[in-house]
Amino acid sequence: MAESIRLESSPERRSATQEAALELLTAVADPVRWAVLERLGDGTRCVCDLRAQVPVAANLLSYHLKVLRDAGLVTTARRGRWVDYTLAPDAQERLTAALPTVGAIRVEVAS
Amino acid sequence: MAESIRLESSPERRSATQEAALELLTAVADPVRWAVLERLGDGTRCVCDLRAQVPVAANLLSYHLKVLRDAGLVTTARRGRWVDYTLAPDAQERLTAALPTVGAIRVEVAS
DNA sequence: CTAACGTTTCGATCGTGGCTGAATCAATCA
DNA sequence: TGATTGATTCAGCCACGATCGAAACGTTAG
Repeated sequence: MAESIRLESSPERRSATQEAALELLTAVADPVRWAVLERLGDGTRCVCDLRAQVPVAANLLSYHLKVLRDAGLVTTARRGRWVDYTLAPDAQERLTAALPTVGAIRVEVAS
Repeated sequence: MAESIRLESSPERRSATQEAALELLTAVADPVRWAVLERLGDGTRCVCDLRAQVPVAANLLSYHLKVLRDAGLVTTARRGRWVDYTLAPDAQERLTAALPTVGAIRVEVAS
């Protein structure tokens, strides 16, 4: 059992962040989800479109899309029979922020 | 057993990157390893020092350190009985580059 | 030399996340 | 209406990675 050895020996301010950061990183650290995000970087795509690029079963893709939804990295909108997936506007920002602060200050500049 | 449905239907130039990116991201997407990297962001630490911050068994910590080594995120140096771990100089750069290109161009500026 | 310490490696177990097949839902078309 | 398509949900299986106990290794201290 030992259900909560979650390495939070002392509740420092950063530990609160850790859990959320790991949800984001685990969401990205999967070949299917990584490919989906990469694809959505080009703009909104319906599931059928994503399926063409990411060759997995429909239900499996749906499973991975749910993980991305739960992580708040994508949003959905139904359009007729289809469901469009769009990258969350703050996806890039939240992902880079989820990386362990591993060195110098980061400055993000969007073109 | 369908051992290689690794979603590389067509060998595009990006697929080559994907594998390396996922190794980095899976390395970071773990509570122990995330905490270790965070700690190493402050500078070189010996294993015993890391153990104090990340409360896991010594052999388990060693296992996770090996994952980070294999990913090229950290380097080691023996100092007497102890082994010092140091963040790879390009760790930050490689990690941010491993994220799916999810939007605008990123410009990194180290302070 | 032996002993103790810090760290790594080995072998085996266990739990969780990814995968599958079938059922279900939501929307359009005949 | 029933049929078809796109997408999701459900239940169960299975492989892989995280974890554990014990042993082995390298180094320093007695």
